[in-house]
Amino acid sequence: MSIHIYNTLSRSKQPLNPIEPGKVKMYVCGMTVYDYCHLGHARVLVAFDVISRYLRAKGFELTYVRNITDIDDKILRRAEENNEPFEALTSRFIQAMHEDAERLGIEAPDAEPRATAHIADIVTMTATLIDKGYAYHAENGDVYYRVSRFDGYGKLSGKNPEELLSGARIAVDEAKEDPRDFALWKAAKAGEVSWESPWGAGRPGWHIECSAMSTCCLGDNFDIHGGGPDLVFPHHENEIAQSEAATGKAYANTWMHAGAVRVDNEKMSKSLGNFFTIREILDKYHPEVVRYFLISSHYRSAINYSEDNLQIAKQNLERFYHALKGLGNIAERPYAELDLAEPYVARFDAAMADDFNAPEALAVLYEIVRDMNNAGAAGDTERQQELAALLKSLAAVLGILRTGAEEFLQTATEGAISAEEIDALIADRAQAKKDRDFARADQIRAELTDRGVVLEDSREGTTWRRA
RNA sequence: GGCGCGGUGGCAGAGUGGUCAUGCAGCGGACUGCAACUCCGUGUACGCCGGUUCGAUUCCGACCCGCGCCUCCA
Repeated sequence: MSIHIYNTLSRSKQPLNPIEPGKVKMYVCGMTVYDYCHLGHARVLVAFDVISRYLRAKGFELTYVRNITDIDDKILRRAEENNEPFEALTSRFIQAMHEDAERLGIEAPDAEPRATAHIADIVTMTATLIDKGYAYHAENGDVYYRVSRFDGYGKLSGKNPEELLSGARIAVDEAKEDPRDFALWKAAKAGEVSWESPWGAGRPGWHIECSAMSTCCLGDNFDIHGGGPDLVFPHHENEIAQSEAATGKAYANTWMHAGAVRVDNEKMSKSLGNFFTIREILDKYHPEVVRYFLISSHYRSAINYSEDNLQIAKQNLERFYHALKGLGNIAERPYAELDLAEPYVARFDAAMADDFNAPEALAVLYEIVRDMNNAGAAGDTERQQELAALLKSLAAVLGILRTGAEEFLQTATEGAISAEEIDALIADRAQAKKDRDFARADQIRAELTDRGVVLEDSREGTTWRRA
């Protein structure tokens, strides 16, 4: 089953045909580091983490590059507000991002280039664009991209260059030849952070750093370029204009964009101020619950953030962990060793090969769970273990079920009753039950219920979990 | 205004031209001291109106509604 991917450029699903057979080169726009990651960032991180895990599981030699934009007007403004060097600000938020990503179980990309480490590449590309007539050094000292020179402008976002011209909202900047033109290089004012260039001291514009870094890390033409939904225009459109004009070659073959995260049916965004940071959500929910929430919808569709939906994600995930509880360490198998003729594997794989349809893949996992529970109930431990191994092996592609079942079910949130206290109360209750003092037993259970602990009795004794 | 996406059962969320999504919740039953967990059973779901078709939630067209991009944003 070949992998099909929805390409924003063609607005259709296309088979993945890597430029170099067996190898996939993927660039994803990462963060501009002037604040903590919010759920929208998490969505992109998780979506491309699942995509990269699946591509690797299928045997592709993947090179995954996710950049960090660490120089930008917003960064400078925030640093000034905080009265600190911009490097102090960016290094702090880079560290925070790495912590958030790690907690969400995001595998590190193969390269994580930073804009400030690629100033020379940016200057070189800008110079090339000027040489080729695609850019000009304006009177105010800035260098602008000449949009009218690039024929394919608008092909990614489906915009008509003429209409873009007439509908331009920005007041015409006197220095620009055309209101659609955008800055490649911004001249520094006195006292501003700057780097030397043929056009004087300055800093890169917003879009050029991704063209420079992607080309530098992956070559002029590579397989996949991804990012968040609001990057299609202008950021990605401008990247294409810059890169294709500079190299004379096709840039990324496939463009992938994640869907928006919404709150109350409105897009979660910095400008609307309705965003939730990853860390504040992680204070209330286990990281895997957040991850599950993000993969339980297709990566391209919009999702709505709400406490209810996170709660549902938690309950759904618990079904998996309940099934795995008490089975001990389950030996996972590498994806490549799984039997594609096995119906569960075949359906899971078909779902993932069809534009990474994780919700469909999850449905298969639930069917394995029922099968597994039935085997357990029938006393067929061997079958139960076998299915548990299959479940964990497939779940690994989605990056879930990475925690021990007991640990997941018993992880405490702040201020909760301790495991020791719970165990003591369970022992009291066991004695009460032995004495057939069910009133006392029920009273203890009610107390634990009040404190967020659910008891589960079985022949082997009583286990518990956090509600 | 231009371009684009979407409206599926109580909720979440896949998918398909004609017998099953899946999970949660609900209901009935088994199990249990009672529960929880688990299992079995259980739902006239596909925005509206036309068209194509033997048959459409699925294809086509119109309409209504919601959302996104067009400006910094993942």
